[in-house]
Amino acid sequence: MATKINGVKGMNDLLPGQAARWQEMEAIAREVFALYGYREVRTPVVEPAQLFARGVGEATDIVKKEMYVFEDKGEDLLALRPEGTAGTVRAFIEHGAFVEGPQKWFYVGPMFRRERPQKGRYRQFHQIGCEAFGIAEPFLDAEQIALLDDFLARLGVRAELKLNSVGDRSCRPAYLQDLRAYLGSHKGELCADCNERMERNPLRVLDCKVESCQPVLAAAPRLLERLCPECAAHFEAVKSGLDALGVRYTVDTRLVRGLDYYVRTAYEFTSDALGSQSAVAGGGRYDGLVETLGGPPTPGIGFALGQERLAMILEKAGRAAPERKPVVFFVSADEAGAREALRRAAELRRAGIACELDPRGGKMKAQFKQAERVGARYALVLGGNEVQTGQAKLKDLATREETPVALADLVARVR
RNA sequence: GUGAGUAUAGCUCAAUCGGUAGAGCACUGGACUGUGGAUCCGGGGGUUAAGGGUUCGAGCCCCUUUACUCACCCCA
Repeated sequence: MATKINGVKGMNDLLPGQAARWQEMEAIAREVFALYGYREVRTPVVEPAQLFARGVGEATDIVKKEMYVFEDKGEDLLALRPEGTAGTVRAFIEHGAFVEGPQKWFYVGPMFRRERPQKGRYRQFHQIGCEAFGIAEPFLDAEQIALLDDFLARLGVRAELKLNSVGDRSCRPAYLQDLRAYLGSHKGELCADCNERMERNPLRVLDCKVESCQPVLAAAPRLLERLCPECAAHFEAVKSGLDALGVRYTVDTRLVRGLDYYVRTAYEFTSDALGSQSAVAGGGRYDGLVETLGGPPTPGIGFALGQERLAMILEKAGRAAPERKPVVFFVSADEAGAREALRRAAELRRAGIACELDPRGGKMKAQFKQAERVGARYALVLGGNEVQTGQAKLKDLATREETPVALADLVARVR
């Protein structure tokens, strides 16, 4: 045998047994999105690298160290998309969709980040996400969060909703300055990581889990208390919208989003069924992003949900993934029976009834085992006798009972 | 990028003090030649991740490499 070639690190195969779960996930997502008026958009997996530098943020980890970037035959600098929002916004602008008023779009597909893989984090991972453009009002935020909540509920997933506001251009900069100053004056009491984060991403410091940092962090200024009147009103309205929709949440003042473009509403659904990567979905508002990427000033809000993480939760909850099983499995006793099985299987399939047979023929025992393994409901033995008389016995594989059936009536009997 | 752990059959794992590489599951054949799941008996499967070292002798001890896993950073 030639040497074996393995798949790329952090990029996983989804075998047929698992794929059923993913199909279910996506089918329910499509249904729920439709209920809320979101329509599917499909954009390329590859985009100009520039798009993410400008959209996601030059200083973010995603752009700085996690992007797959390559030269396209010495010409353009391209990137495998690390997230879905930038490309969706690019398409929104490029096709002038903004002239038609507000748009609600969703997408499903693979994203790529070159990180060290661990539980719940992979180099190719899959997201279901949505973006709503052109509506700045807070009830949209509430409705979109409710959409995600509905979706998770339909799958029987219990996840905790954490909500926060990260302010906007008029209140966040001043707050960050104050926060930096405060943290700077307590340098000695904070861990090494915090001292690093202080400059790069001071909001992250608030999230530190190190015990010795806690006293300083507890007394740190809170963004929620420093929101400008507009942001504060927006946040209150989002909360009242969620209350009206019956969506339960907890306000988490430490909740931070990693991408530069977020303003105001930020939220996350977390589950303790996951490993250390506890967020199954996260989202927020990005009112300046369309403009940053060359479009007209357009408010926007969206979320992304990690399919691998959701699958992990479903699996842990022991929720069975529905798979379509054959209704009939044809067992052939001889050559004539095998030929008849081929014909009858075609007849059933034309009628929309799933069925299988074992083209290898062979011993009936082996064929029955095969029928059992693929989960067929009935087995039907065909041989010279049945072909001649047109009569056969339909065997219910669960009860092992056989009932006579005329081959001419087969479709009607198993439909 | 940093740290820790693991690596034996397709899968899950054993192998005593360093002394002849095993079991269960799965697959397959038979008991049962036109009727599956149970039971019993049999069969194929291995460079013990790779390379080197110590030793009379290494799956086991030492070194190097690789892969995987988990965690940090960060995120879905």
